[in-house]
Amino acid sequence: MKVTFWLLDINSETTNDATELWLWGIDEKGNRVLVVDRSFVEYFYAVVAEDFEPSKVAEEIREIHGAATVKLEVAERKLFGKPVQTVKVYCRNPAEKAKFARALRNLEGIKDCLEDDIRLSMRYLIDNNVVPCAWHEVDADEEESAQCTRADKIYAAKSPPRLLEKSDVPSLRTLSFHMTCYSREGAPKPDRNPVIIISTVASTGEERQFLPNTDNNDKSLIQEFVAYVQKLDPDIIAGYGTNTLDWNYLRERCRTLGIKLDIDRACTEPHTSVYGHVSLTGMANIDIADFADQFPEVKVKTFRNLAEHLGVAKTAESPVIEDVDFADYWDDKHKRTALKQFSMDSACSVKGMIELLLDFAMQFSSLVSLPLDHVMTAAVGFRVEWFLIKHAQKIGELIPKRVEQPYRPYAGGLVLKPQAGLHENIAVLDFKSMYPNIMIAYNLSPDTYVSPKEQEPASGVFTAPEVKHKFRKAPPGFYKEILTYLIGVRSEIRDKMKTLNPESVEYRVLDARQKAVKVITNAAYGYAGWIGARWYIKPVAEAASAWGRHTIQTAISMAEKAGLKVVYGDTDSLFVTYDEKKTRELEKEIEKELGLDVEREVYVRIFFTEAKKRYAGLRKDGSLDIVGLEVIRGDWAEVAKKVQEHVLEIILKEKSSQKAVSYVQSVVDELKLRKVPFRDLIIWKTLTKPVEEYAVKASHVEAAKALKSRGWRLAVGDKVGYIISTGEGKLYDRAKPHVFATIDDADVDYYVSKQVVPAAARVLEFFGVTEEDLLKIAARKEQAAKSLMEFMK
DNA sequence: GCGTTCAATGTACCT
DNA sequence: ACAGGTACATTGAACGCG
Repeated sequence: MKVTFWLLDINSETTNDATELWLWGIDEKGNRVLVVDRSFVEYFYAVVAEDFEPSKVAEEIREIHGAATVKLEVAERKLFGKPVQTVKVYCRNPAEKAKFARALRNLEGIKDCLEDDIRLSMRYLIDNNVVPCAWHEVDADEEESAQCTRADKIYAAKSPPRLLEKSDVPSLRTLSFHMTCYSREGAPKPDRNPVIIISTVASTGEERQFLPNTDNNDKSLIQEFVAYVQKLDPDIIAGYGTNTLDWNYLRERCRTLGIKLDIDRACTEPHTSVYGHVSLTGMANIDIADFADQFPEVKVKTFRNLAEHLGVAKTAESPVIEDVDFADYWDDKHKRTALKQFSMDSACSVKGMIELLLDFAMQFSSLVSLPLDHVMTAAVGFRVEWFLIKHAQKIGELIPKRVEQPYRPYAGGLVLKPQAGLHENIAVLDFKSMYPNIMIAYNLSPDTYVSPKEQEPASGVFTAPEVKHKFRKAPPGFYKEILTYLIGVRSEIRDKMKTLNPESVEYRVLDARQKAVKVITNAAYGYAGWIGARWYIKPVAEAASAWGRHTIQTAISMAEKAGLKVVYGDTDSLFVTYDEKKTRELEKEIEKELGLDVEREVYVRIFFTEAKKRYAGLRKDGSLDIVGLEVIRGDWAEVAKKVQEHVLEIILKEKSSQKAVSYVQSVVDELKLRKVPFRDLIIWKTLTKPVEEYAVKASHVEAAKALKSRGWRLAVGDKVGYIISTGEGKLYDRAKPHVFATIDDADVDYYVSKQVVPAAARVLEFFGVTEEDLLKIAARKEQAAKSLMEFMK
């Protein structure tokens, strides 16, 4: 019979002589189905050395390793664009594949073995064009479940499923959860500290809270949670930080308690898998923390900050309860309710976030073919790579191995020195998708590179400026094909979106898709220059940036010839004096001569410092565009950022440095009297390595040590918030974690002289106001106030 | 011994 | 675990002076 299903998850089960692919999905009636395909045979490629006859090599493999092979096929493939002869070796024992490939590498006539490092489930998806988060049709027979499987129906596939053109998403059951543990001895440890609350919210809105029945006995709590998950049978389980914390904790805790964390659809326990995601067989475990890097404007990526940014924080004004305070709240009868509420609110926020973010994850998953539970956990480089692998397979390009490479930097984009000061009426011309378009225009690709040793192909070559790397003109390389496809698809999607109601489900799904497409398109250049890339060929990235520099330089000449003054530029943008007619002509010329679309934005007024990458522009609608300055940096105290922002506003809108100076003074006065919110004094910095590994002492590291000694759990990548307190010694001696400090501890002189005044002076020094001026004025006022006080006495 | 100078360290940003 | 280009604060050792 024909079964139509939407693919949610895939896993493989291998024994010594059998391979099963388990495809978990949802059919059109809403049944949760498992389709088992037993037809797949694992294989790898043996690349035949030059001057060897592939059929002879195959014959030899058969003679020596006949028992280990199911069959052997001679096949022509490409490797970095060059034709190679291979023997495709199908393995009898899937578990021995890598070992078998290693043995064959030593065989005479075999240069290398490839693709033995591709995981079975991915291999299956790629080879059969089976796509996660997409609909398929399969010819299959229903069968009885032999093992523990929580599926409404189980089928045995007669052949691999076929992808269907059907873009809707079935209705999914989602469970969002939040877990709280109890510890009086620092960070909770699963071998000794219990779970005290698990709050869950289902997509139906059903809320549940699991609590210990007698104090601090969590065995029944977890058992009830497990039973509930089994009963609800969700397709998606979402939480925050769950890949790194919650699942491991639960798993370990269950081991300690002697119970089974039996919640997935194959009656197995959660297990950590590739890219550090935790896999729940048959369902998709999603960690909202993996989405955080999409929101660079959220500087301190706590669960609460992200929820607030997305507008889904349950009760915006209720206090955040820190992990270390959980025990106190739990033990205090009056505060326990607040803790329970906090936990439930958190679960609700998770639900709110997953509702906003799931579309994007599903579109990403289907675009690059990584299963839904891995795709957001995998770094961008790997998402790009899987997309490439999928295409490579289609064109017979072998998937190279990742090889360790020494890091060799190369020249990147060109940045012009800005004309410091205020400018009126400036147009910014941006070359749209410059790197992807350059890669398309000059056919830059790992498989089109012509090394100096090689003969030039008949098609002729494009030679990159400065670096002189050569790329064949034809036929198109696989980057060109992919990028052309991606750019085309994105514009198709955007055209279609224009015909839809922005509130509609379809619009939302398409918007998620075009975002995913954009990410892959923009990351292709970076991927090409990444030493960890399977298809790393430095000249590809180096040529792209060389052509980029050439492009912007050409555009500068054009602008100058047209009588437009260039005041700044960075990589793919030019800031020119705006003249409606001349600018339009320049844009046309760039589009015609350089083949790049130009996007224009006009600033009424713009301010440049002497430094590159730091400026602020005033748009027509009155809004400010602040770039690179302290205002948008996460490692400056809010008090300084607010002052600088307001100074910029006064300068850009009113051009009054006098007014700006008196504003700065007023804040300095308030700061000296500690009349500013305490949180505006907190400085946040990321721990980029374990605290022991720092070569020099630093404030945030000292603050981190203090936190750790008081039970805080801190990992690399976490942000530490501290203030500079009064007292003796270096700054790092006076850094206090913000949670241990009050405004009375703050060294206001530090905040005046090292935060507020420098941030303000960064702008005001172009108007003749120095740091000393700002400090002096403040000091003089202070002196005057003191004198007055004396007098009053 | 003490203040100054400057390279090294560290973080976060821009395109 | 996508790239290079850039600004800036702080530390800490080297340096210069007396």
